[in-house]
Amino acid sequence: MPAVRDPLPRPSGHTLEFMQTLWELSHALQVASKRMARTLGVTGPQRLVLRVVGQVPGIAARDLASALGLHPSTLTGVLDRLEKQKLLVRTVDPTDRRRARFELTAKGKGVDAARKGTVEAAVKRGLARATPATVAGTRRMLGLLVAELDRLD
Amino acid sequence: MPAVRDPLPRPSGHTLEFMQTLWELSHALQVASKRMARTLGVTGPQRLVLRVVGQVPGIAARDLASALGLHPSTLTGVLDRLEKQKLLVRTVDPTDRRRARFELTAKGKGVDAARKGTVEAAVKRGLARATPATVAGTRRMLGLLVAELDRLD
DNA sequence: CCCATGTCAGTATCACTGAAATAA
DNA sequence: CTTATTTCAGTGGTACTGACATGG
Repeated sequence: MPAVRDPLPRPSGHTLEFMQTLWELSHALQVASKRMARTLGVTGPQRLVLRVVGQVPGIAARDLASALGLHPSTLTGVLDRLEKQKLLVRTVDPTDRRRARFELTAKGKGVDAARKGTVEAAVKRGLARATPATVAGTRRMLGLLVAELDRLD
Repeated sequence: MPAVRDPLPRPSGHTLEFMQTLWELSHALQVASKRMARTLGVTGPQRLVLRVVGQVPGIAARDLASALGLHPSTLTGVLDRLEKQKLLVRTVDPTDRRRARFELTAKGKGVDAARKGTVEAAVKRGLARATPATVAGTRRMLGLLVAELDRLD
């Protein structure tokens, strides 16, 4: 039997509705990230790392973590997976041998340069469908939310 | 030595900057979610489930999954953890014994009603710092992004 | 037999905490 | 000795895929 589907509830309440939009977005990002992992071979966070390393070759792990707002130990795992795939190489800074520096391989540059089927491409399409003022307003709003979330009394 | 910190790179490029804001938001949500888990005992997605069950007592797993956009097998784990904590109870629908229906316990209602230290409270503060027009514009923009992410050619 | 609901096993990524190794 | 950088072990949550049990 086609099953009597109960009507889908929309949560009521101004903030709660916004919350749901936020979790939807977060979820959509993760799902898109997984899909990209199957097609391109890297997840969203992994590709963001490649993009930053591409712009700042030789960047140290610590600075990468700061730039992305990640805990250094979280980054270790991400870098491991990228290294294992030979997308980037690690070198030791000769002037400070604690520091690990990273550069893209030719293969990594290929992924960095990819534009089709990426999360970024989808975001670009979305941004193109709004006015510059809306985009700017959204960025400010999201910045505000990040600031409040980081406080979280 | 205080370490010569390399200057922090800001990625250049319109879309890439926006991407970073998006991942920052997603990351902030996850971190806030973990923090809430320590203080309130539930993560963000878990609490969202409690909120929806609170508004629609007796909702079936399938409808819950649709409402939250989650895969049923993902929901299984979330519901397990909530049940194990005695925040909700499961009953079998007598007219269709495949269906599992859920209701809040007294303890679950307590968490549903909590307003301090929640992700929602932080979002509420953020929203209060912007104009209604900005909030509305942001919601539309995020909806657009979710739609494009779900396509992801 | 077919379809729907839901669980289960297995896998992968992320995101820590806390401790340790190494170097400055 | 203190501090900084990075890794490592261990833990837990999300999010599947694919297979399966059960019921309509």
